[in-house]
Amino acid sequence: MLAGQFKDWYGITFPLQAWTNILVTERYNHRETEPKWQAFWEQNQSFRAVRDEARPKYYVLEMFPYPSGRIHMGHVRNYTMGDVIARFRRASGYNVLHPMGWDAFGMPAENAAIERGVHPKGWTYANIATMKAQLKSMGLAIDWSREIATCDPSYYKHEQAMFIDFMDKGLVERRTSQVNWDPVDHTVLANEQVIDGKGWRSGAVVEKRELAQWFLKITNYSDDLLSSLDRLTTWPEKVRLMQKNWIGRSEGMRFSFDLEDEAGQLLKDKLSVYTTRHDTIFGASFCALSADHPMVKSLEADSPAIATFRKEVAALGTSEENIERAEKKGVPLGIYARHPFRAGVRVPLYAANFVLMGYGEGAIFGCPGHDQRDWDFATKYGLPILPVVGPRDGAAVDVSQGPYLEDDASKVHIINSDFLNGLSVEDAKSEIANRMEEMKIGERRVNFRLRDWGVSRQRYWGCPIPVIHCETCGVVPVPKKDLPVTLPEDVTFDKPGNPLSHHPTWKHVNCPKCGGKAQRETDTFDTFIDSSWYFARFCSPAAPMPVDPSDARYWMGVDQYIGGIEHAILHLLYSRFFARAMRDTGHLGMDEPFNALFTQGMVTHETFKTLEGEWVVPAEAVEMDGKWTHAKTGEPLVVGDIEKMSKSKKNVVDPDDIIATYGADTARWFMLSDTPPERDIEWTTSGVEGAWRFVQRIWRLVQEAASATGSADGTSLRRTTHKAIAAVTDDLENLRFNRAIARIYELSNALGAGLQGGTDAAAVSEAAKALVLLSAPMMPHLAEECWKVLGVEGTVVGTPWPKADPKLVIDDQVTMAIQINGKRRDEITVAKGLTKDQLEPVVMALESVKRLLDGKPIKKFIVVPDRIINIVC
RNA sequence: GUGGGCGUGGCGGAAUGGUAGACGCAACGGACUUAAAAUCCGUUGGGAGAAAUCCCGUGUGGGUUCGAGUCCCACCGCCCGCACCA
Repeated sequence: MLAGQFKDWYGITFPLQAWTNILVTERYNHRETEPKWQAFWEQNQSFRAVRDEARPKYYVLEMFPYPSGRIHMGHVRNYTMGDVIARFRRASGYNVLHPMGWDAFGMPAENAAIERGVHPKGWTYANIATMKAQLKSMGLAIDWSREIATCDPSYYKHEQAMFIDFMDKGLVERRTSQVNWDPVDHTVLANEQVIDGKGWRSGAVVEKRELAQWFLKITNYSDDLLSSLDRLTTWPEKVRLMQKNWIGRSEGMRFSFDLEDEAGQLLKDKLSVYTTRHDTIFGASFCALSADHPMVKSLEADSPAIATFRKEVAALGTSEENIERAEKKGVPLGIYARHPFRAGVRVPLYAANFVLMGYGEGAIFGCPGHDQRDWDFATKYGLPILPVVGPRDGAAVDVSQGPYLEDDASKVHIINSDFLNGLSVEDAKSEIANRMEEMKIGERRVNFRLRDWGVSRQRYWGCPIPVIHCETCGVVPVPKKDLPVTLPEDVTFDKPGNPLSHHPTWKHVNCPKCGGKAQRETDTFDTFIDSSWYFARFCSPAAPMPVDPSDARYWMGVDQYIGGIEHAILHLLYSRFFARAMRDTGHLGMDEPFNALFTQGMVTHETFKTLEGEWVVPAEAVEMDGKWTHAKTGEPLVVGDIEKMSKSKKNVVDPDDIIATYGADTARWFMLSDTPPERDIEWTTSGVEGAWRFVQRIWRLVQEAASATGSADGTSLRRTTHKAIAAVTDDLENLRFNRAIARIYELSNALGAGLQGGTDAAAVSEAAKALVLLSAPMMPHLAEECWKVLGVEGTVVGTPWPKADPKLVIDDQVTMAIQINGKRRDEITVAKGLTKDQLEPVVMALESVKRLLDGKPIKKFIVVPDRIINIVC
């Protein structure tokens, strides 16, 4: 539908028409000009970033793409935004670093190998070549000399070296642990990669398995990662909150119960639990242990009931639906916990399905009076429910229908709790903590939800983990002189599992320590490691060390980072951790890599379906009199919801088609118009055509302006021009692209009117130049071409950002609204800066005011200088 | 459940507590044209009126204020994150 629509008259020169002496100009031909200027910028290395201590730097970075094959509209939006910032900052005098690279390791390459028999490396580099050409056709102001691909040994060599440094620093651990196993991708997933109990990529239900894994000790930095969020004031509040919740700090106590058997005999073992509500200890009516708790496991052999229960819990899995539906269930263990403060009182132990082994101690005490979960459990098993928190006003507490939950701590106090009675929750916690610490049965403890980062993956297309397993020496890091450990290329993908471990020779090596027979680690890194430090590598992409300190000192941190909200936790948290780990191993001199973060919205599109429910691509949907039909088959189509562009719903528009038909400038302009950048944008044909018409309009206006000879007063146009300069500058500084564009439309409207009205040629020329310069960050090719038409020396990329003349930005006259009792009744245009005393006689003399006041006395005369007058009567 | 965000014309959206609807899209009318496209000019929140002008209007109901789309409270609706975290 899109292609071909303009084909017939594309580039046609319209003849001069006899009825007018206005020059009818050629249409702007992006097919000629866009490649021309792209070549010009490349030849002149216009965007090459060179360190220059004398100039202020500005590092703008968009999240680098995965080379999946072709770019999509989400990339176009993301990279357009970054490019506008880069070009704007560059024109404003900053030394700009705007690099691009490829997040090139990952499973799609292996899947392609399995499905189509191509080699992951060949597939990846072919995709990079395609996508690089596509990005270049967008006219991005990128320093391509800094391009990096994470699958290149010259990149991952340094990743391996840093991993060894992390090992030396105690930031790496190898331990057997229960892992999330993706049965489709045959690999381990990090907690962060498990979404609703399913693999984030395969969508398969995740299983639990015990495996020896490499871990990065991100939890060493839990406190710092959390508290430093407060410093990231230019990050979206939402992202900071998500990270805060993810790290999940809670202040509580760990303490242990003495245990006894049915008969009251003291047992050797104790039960350690974690709680944040130790003030409710007198309301405890049971203890619940995770099905995976060591104590439960040890009882399994002797108790069929416990064994069955453990199987049930394992079968339930971790998916959201199951958890929601699952009843609170448990099995008594036949063991009892002695209450630490009530001699002779004991509560039963249960294995329970709602207690997580991975958090706290994997065991809790249940206080059903004040916790929904505990209440459900106690009700099911007939356990006592004793309220121990009640309203301060002494009102009765009814816990027969549900727990008593009051958020407002000032309204409640402790009841039924011996020495705690009457205390506030806070004081009761502190009292219990002191007593338990005295008794040496527990201590105050801060707990985090954040787990260490499991980074082992049983995949081929990733960075090899640089260690060797030796029977005599154990785990031996690969000596740095032997790095990089490169991937073998002769691998096969005909059986499930890791091709590296199937490879006949690769893993067999001699131990670097003892020289004996040893085996390479065949796991590779989680690809999130690759993307956790690339921003630093861009500062010195060819350095012999991971990061050249002097380059990093100059360029880091990233002044503006832009990407999707989907990376709010994983990528951004890992990067923050990596910066800290790199700091502690001497690779980087800072801990927060991204000074400012911006998360852009998605690109959406209408969906189309046939009556049979088959998705149809928008390019094949044709509208006729409000009805949609299939372009080829003619069958009627149903218009569905507006949704994120996705291959599965076929509501995608190919950037190549758009750039070929309308040009990159049009696509860029559309992406920034109308919709605020953080919101989802709907791609529409009419919107693109509107952007395309504006390209043509600028082109025409500039042609006309170039030959303008008018002499009528140009003050008004000059004011509009300088106001536009001031406003667009402010909007671009604050990433309000849609507002900047509205201002540019206003300027073009004023210029059009000025040309019609024969406005002074100098003012017209000034307006036209401003129009070109202000729109240049968004439409760089058109701007260069217009610059030539205006006959100005040099190029737009070589021209500094225009400066607004303050005298022309501020009006000497203002129109003030006149309100009576808060309702707008009239307006008055007066000199700027008049005071209340100067305004009052003038306003009171107005006919409209006299009539509306109708002789009523005035109570107040309010003046907001240069804005509004409100008469209260 | 819990945390957060948002509700403004036919649509996308503007609006430091100070003239609601900038700017764009769409629609309609006109000019130009043999015709169409393109372009240009105009109209476009609702209602009353010939007009001047007036009334109503930012999800609903209250409140603070000289003045509320904006601040506060309650409710309704939509969207997003987290999800048995002790």
